[in-house]
Amino acid sequence: MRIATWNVNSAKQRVPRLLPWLDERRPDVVCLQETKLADGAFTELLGSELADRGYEVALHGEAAWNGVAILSRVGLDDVVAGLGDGAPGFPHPEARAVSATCGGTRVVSVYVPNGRTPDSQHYQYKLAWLASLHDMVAAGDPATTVVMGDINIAPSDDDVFDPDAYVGQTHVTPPERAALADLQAAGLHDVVRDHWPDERVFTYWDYRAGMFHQDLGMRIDLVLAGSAVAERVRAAWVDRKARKGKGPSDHAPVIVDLDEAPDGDVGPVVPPPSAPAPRRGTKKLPQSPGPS
DNA sequence: ATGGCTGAGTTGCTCAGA
Repeated sequence: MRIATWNVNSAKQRVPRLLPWLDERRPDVVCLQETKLADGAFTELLGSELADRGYEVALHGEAAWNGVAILSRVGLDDVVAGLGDGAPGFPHPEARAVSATCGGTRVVSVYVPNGRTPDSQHYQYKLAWLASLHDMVAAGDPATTVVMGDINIAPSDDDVFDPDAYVGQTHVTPPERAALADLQAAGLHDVVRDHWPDERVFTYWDYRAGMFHQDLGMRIDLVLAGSAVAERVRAAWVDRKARKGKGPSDHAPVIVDLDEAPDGDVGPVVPPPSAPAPRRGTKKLPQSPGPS
């Protein structure tokens, strides 16, 4: 089973990239973030195209901002929008999480609040939202859960192109990293880092100033898998090709391939993917000062 | 050099993203 997550930065703008990507990578489960569409508008835009490809769809969207989705062709049951009772909102509840059971795995698609600046109320909201996510995961069965999405936290200094460039900014502060550690302590594993412990791996590059071309990015889109899922991981990689070319999102997809579950409950067998092997030969580079 | 780009709604501007 192939699972993936992608912050598309507007489903409407990304249609010409999203549909060919689905056809090339053929993921069984896809978590999307920043769809920026109300549910009716999403269905009108993509419903038939996704149904033609065999996907059921779980949506939790709103106009203009945020918006998450799960696409699945291995079943889509027990859909829950949001984080449950008592979930924080600022200034009002936002469409940032949706959950569903797909092929025996509890899948959670998340778009963690940005936080803006560490001294802002948006930052406090980010921490409260992460605590609420932890509580929802812990109340379920973490071992068979996978939380995927735009976490908006770089887990360590190895996950940003230059730690000095982020001093005093969100995404790298100790409280954010502690909140992520709490979530992992519930039993979730950062499977991309576990597979590539010493590699330079980013998932986001600013649109400006040739940041992608220079590989000056951050790793903030994560696949956090419970132990029963993590032990099935056979490949875990960032699809940088989707960040290239005309009209990309500023985030690249993260793709994870899982062996069959022990009980065989994985849905239909799919043909071997056309995807290349995970990138090799991308030795960690010396920290670059960036453009002069 | 705190912007350089992109997207959306309140459009010819503002806010937000990370």
